Amino acid sequence: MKKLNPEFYRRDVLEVAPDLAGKIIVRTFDDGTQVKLRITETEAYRGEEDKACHAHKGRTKRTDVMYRQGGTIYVYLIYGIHWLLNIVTGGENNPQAVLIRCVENYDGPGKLTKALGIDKSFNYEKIYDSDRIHIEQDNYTPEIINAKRVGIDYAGKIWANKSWRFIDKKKK
DNA sequence: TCTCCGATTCACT
DNA sequence: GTGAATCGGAGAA
Repeated sequence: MKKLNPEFYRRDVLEVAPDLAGKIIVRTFDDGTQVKLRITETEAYRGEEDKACHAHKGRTKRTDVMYRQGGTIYVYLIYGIHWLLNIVTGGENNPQAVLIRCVENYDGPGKLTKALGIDKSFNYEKIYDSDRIHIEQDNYTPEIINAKRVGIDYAGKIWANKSWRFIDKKKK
């Protein structure tokens, strides 16, 4: 097991997203217990030109975190109910993020954040420099398949049809 | 200030 | 298959 370097996250989101599939999220709770879950599905959101990306309208209070250095955690509330976990990629002033869509045993982005106890207090946390959460890799090699992104029909055909969703076929 | 709406999930029909 | 739950951000006024 080894922790991923900050440099891992500073590449283009379309490289980081498929690379994150098959990696392991390690959540350390306050009482010291750890929960480890392998990532089985990710999605890429890339820059201001991507209409499905929250940053497509420019830098705002909400999207500021996506303009930060890769490896920063972006958590936000959707439908007033669920927290979604994202990891910022690329360098500064380059708004990209990977959505962690599924992990093993938890099929859905809202479910995995509930399982890991993630809420907005994780926003701006560094995934490579946090006591509460980090990502490890072992010798596992996933079998990645591509698919269209989900739940973003509002972004229009061009962006909704981008195959920027990465699934580990072995775990499905 | 006020209104609209979403990177979802779950309970019903 | 359909619709409700529920809240913070963004844009309009």
